Amino acid sequence: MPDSKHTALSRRSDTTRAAILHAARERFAADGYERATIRTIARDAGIDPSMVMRYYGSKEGLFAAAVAVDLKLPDLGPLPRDEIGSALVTHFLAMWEENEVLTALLRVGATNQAGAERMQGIFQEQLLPVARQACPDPEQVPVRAALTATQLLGMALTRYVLRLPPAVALSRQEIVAWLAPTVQRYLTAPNP
Amino acid sequence: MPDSKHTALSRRSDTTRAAILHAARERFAADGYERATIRTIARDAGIDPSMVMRYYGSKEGLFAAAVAVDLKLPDLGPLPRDEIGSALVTHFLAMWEENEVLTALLRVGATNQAGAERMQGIFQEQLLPVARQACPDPEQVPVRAALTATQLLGMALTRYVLRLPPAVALSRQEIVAWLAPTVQRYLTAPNP
DNA sequence: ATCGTTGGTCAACGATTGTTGGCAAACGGG
DNA sequence: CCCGTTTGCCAACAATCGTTGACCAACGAT
Repeated sequence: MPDSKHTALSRRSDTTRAAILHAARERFAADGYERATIRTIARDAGIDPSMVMRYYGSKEGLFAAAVAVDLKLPDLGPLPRDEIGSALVTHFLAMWEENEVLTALLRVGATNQAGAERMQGIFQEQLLPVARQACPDPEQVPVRAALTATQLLGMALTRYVLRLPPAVALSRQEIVAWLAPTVQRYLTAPNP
Repeated sequence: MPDSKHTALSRRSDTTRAAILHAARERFAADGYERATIRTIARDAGIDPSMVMRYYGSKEGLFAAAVAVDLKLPDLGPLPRDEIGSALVTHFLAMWEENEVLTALLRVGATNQAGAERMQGIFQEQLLPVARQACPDPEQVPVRAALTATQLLGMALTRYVLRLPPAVALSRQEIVAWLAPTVQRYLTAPNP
């Protein structure tokens, strides 16, 4: 019988599974999808490449499991209307720097079709609802959210992927001070 | 003697060289560096893979030759101070859509170290001088130029690489209307 | 007509990749 | 203690990659 008393409890392999996911996120973030090989990920995790296949089926399956992203976007309801730009930029910076998953996803999204579609999904399911709270005209929510995405992803691209020196040198507070008015305008300002 | 009378004139192979470059740009733009193989590029160009090696030495050499980018940024001198944002965004959109080189470079820059360094070079040698014309304080030129790059590259990323539907649906005029004030502020506004 | 130069094909190399199946050891409930 | 299950390693497969060298055909000046 497959399920005895500890059905949902820690099996011995959960440690390995987690190690694989951790190594996979690091490699995908550093090298992108194609150059991150199952062999190097397995070596980082200290196990055999075949284990990766057993636990995640294929390289695509591993990637899908490694970049399950939850942006944990805040509820904009209780916030003053003119602070949502600053709140969003601050939150995005924190999310991006505490966690290499987002960099991995961005790198892969730029090269891989599946990665790009996953980013489209995150945009639609996580950023759109938040934009709906901030944007008065429901008709314009997708456009406003997309404009916000251009600025936030553009900063992530230049700072964490391309690593343009002046973008890397900026402090978090400086970035918020510069980008918050932009995001604020994209979400709440009347049509230009 | 290698050079007879037609030293700088059209050799027969120049057609092939150009065909290879054209196919390479298409493939690098569509697939990124790793998935664009020399074999498929050669097939697109209608010749043998070994010719690519003969003419460009290696895959890296081919890439270097394929993405020699000149942004042809306009001289901002004769322009009214408050129109440089609009002028830059308009020019960037035109450059990006007339030519797949930029998309290729962005895709590769997101995955490949050499590609990222090439983008840093373009930023430094082509965008910085223009920002120097628009920005009053010389000390702040790199920061202002980097901020501009985040917005312009962010739009390119979401529209031409990730292809977020709302970003694709925008017309050029709408993009200029939304982004021009942002770029204008990044380049000319006082510190926030 | 001849012969070096150029433009091009073909077949193969060594390396690396994702992926698979077989087998050994450790575990754990009966 | 015993036996099925889990966890893991090893070796190998087939495919694909960048790259190379041998070989052939067409050209062009002498």
